[in-house]
This record gives sequence, structure tokens and C-alpha cells, in this order.
Amino acid sequence: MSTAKTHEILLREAGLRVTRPRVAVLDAVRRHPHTDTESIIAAVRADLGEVSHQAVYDVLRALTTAGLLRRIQPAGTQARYEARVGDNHHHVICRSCGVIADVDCATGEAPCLTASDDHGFRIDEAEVIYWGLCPDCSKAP
Amino acid sequence: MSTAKTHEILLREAGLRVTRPRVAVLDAVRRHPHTDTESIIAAVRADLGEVSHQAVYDVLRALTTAGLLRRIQPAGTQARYEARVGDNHHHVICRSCGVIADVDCATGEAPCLTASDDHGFRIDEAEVIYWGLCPDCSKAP
DNA sequence: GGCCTAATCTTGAACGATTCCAGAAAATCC
DNA sequence: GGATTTTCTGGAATCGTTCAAGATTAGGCC
Repeated sequence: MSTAKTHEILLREAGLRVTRPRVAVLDAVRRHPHTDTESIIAAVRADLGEVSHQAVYDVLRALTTAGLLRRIQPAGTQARYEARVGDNHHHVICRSCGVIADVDCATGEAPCLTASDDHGFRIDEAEVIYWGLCPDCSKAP
Repeated sequence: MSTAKTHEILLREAGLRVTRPRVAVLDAVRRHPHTDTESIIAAVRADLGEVSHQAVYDVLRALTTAGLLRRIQPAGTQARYEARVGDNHHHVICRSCGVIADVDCATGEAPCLTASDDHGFRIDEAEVIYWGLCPDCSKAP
């Protein structure tokens, strides 16, 4: 089955209409994890020709709301998206060059959801970001 | 000793010049943890009269760089600042109203710095954000 | 106390990611 | 195939933050 078909099925299962921009965005994010909106727009345009930036913003929001994409936005950076959802993994980010890598959750199964003192909050997600230097940047400062 | 004196000493120890805007910003953040820049500007102006927003932005950056303040910027929100630094505590944030509460680090002393697989990164900070609903908002949705 | 120099503040404009709006186009249901 | 509702286009607007140039001030020294 072609990946386009796979994406179409994913969209339908999420109750979303299937449009060319949506398939293209889904494809772009799956092929380039942790990319920012601008790069996604470029990838979609390379695929389909002219597409408005607004369409891409709308699609990204729709797919994120539907749970097909996850939006991550580390402090001081623009929004980035990834297609790996539902496993509550975390991220390491290089302070110097900004690369992002995935990190599996350290605490086993349904993990980090317990704070030492939750202040009465009903917590539904624990987001962990490890900050540091990637191998390349820590070699050449 | 007056708190103004305390702030002056903190600034000097950090190698920073003591100016009225700086003392006022430090005071505002210590009295209102997790406040955004706009509120800090308002607090400083209530204290000193007219102060340019640019001065506050500069001061916040200087104090953050010097380690007197910590900047936090949860996904999709503007920057916020707190004066509790150096203990690597974390935050719970309400998805509905945006309140932020402090959470001590769950893992004891020098804690969360170990990722399950660090991909060769030299990690210096682990930032944890618990997302959920605060007591008030989970009562009245 | 007064002077010098670098750091800091004022003023006003610029920037960039994101959102808002109104109308045109197209996907799904019947 | 047509109606209906969602989605996309095009363009302008918003808002937190930053840039730039000149005026002011803090801190060290005589």
C-alpha cells in the first residue's frame, strides 16, 4: 500500500476530510520529524505547487487536535511538529544548534505522570525536555 | 535589613550595576512568581513611575543571564519569570486558566538529569512541565 | 566632591511567527 | 449531479520581542 493511501486512511479514521494539503502535510512531518512550520510549508509546496501558508497552519492545527500530530515548542523557539504520538516520549535539545532527538520515557510504562506534590491538579501529561549540547556541538564550541 | 538592600546586595554579588529599574524588577518577580513581562512592567511602573518596556526587557535578560532569575516559557505562552533559582524544581500548569505552581523535583537530589538514552548529548538541565487542570478549573469545566 | 568611561536606559521603529477575516473552491452526503 | 459544510486562498493585522542610536547614569579614581 502506498504511503499516500496510508495517510488517507489515517485521516479518515480520525474523522477528517481528505485533501491534498492534508496528505502532503502528514507526509512531510512523517518524513522530517521535529520540523518547524516554515520547512513544512516548503515541503508541501515542493510536493503540490503553491499552497497558502494559512492552509498549512490550519492543517497543522486540525491534525494536532485530532491526535495525528504532536506539537512541541521548546522555550524560545517556534513550533515544531512530529508524527510520533501516543507513546509519551520526550526530547533532548541542543542549546547550540537546536537539533532535537527523541528519548524514550525513563520511568517505564505510564510514567512521569506523578509529581511529588500535585497541588490538587488533575495532571494528564508530563512533558520532559533535556537541555544540553549535541555530540557535534560539544566537540566544537 | 530592607528588601531593597537585599536586592542591592544580590545584584552586586552577581557583578551587576545597581539601578532603580533592576531593583524594582527583582522585587516585582520575587513578590509575584511566574509573572509575565507585561505584569512586571506594570509593577515596576507602579513603583518607579514611567520606565520604558525596553529597559524591563533588558533587565530581565541581564538578571536571567546572571542567574538571579529563571525564565520559563511553556508551549504557546509568553515568557514568565521566577526568582526561585538553583534548585531545579519543576512546574504544573493549568491548561484552562494558565496558573503555574511549583513542584519539587521528584527524583531526590541531582535528579532528572539522566535520560534513558542521551544520544551522546551532554545534558545540563532537565525541564519538566506537568500539564493538567488546577483544582478550580477541574471543578468547573 | 567632581570627572571619566562603560554600562544602562529612552525613544521609536522593525521583525517574525501566528492569527483573523471574507470570499472562492472542493470534499462528502444524498 | 447538486446541496451543504468544511477547507483553502489572499491579504491584512496582532502581539511579544528585539534592534538601533543617542541620552543618561552608576561606579571607580583623583
